[in-house]
Amino acid sequence: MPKSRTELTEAEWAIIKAVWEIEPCTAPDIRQKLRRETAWTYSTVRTMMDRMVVKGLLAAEKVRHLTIYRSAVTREQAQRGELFYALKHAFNGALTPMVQCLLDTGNLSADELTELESLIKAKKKGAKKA
Amino acid sequence: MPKSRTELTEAEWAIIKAVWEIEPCTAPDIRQKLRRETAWTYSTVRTMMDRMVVKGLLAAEKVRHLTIYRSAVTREQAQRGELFYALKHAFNGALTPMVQCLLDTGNLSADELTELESLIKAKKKGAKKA
DNA sequence: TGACATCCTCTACATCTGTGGAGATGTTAG
DNA sequence: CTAACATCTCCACAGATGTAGAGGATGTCA
Repeated sequence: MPKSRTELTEAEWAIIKAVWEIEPCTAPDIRQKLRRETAWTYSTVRTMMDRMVVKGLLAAEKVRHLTIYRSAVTREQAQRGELFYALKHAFNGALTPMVQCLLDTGNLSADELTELESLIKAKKKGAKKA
Repeated sequence: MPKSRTELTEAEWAIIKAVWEIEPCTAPDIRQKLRRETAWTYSTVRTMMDRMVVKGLLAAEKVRHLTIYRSAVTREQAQRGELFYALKHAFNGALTPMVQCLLDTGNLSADELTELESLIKAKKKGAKKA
């Protein structure tokens, strides 16, 4: 069901990742959480979060005078969105070349490669049944 | 060596793909090439391409009064850039989960899965030697 | 109840992105 | 040379994104 036509900017990624970790939360909470990475002011964080609510990335709820935020998309949905964007535009939708690029690029250890093999094997089995 | 800190917008992807196919080329050439997909006017195409020159995505050269464009990044560089963006932000740099997401998401045929397996095997061999 | 600390609302502004009109200029067929 | 055409240059504008200040509302602790 996840409809997820979701592509996030760098700033949005930073925020939604923080939200996933500590939700439900307020804007000041997020600001605090990101203190090490960014020097955003309250206003900045707040503006971003409100815009993300409009986009459907976050959900906001008012409790007394506090605004409580929650994520409105799962990490998986967001990941898929980002991946699809790259897949569609950079690789014209072709998965194999994309994986190939990953393999060529990343410095994968033998262990990781083995892990990937298992993933594929598992997938093959699953595909047969389903 | 390709330094490629390259992320392209949808429109930029459309243009650079056309350029890769027919370069060297002019803005009207690209406009023509994209006629089916977009209804961009000359001005639109031209503005985009000039901005892409500033960004280092394209190179422009003036021949008499004609402006000839060429790509300034390879398809591979651009692909890597896009992939890295997703990898870094959506997957915190972890390759394995990213591939897993691809597998879970895409409707891969058994053939494709087998192909991926070969890729990984090849990579393993290469890694050992290199 | 007053002094602070918090958090909120509203507004602003620069930059980037998508889109393109107006009008000048070079090019070429008669 | 001149009309017709292809291209170019310059400028504009709306919407998205990144960033934040000013000043008001609310809670808190002596």
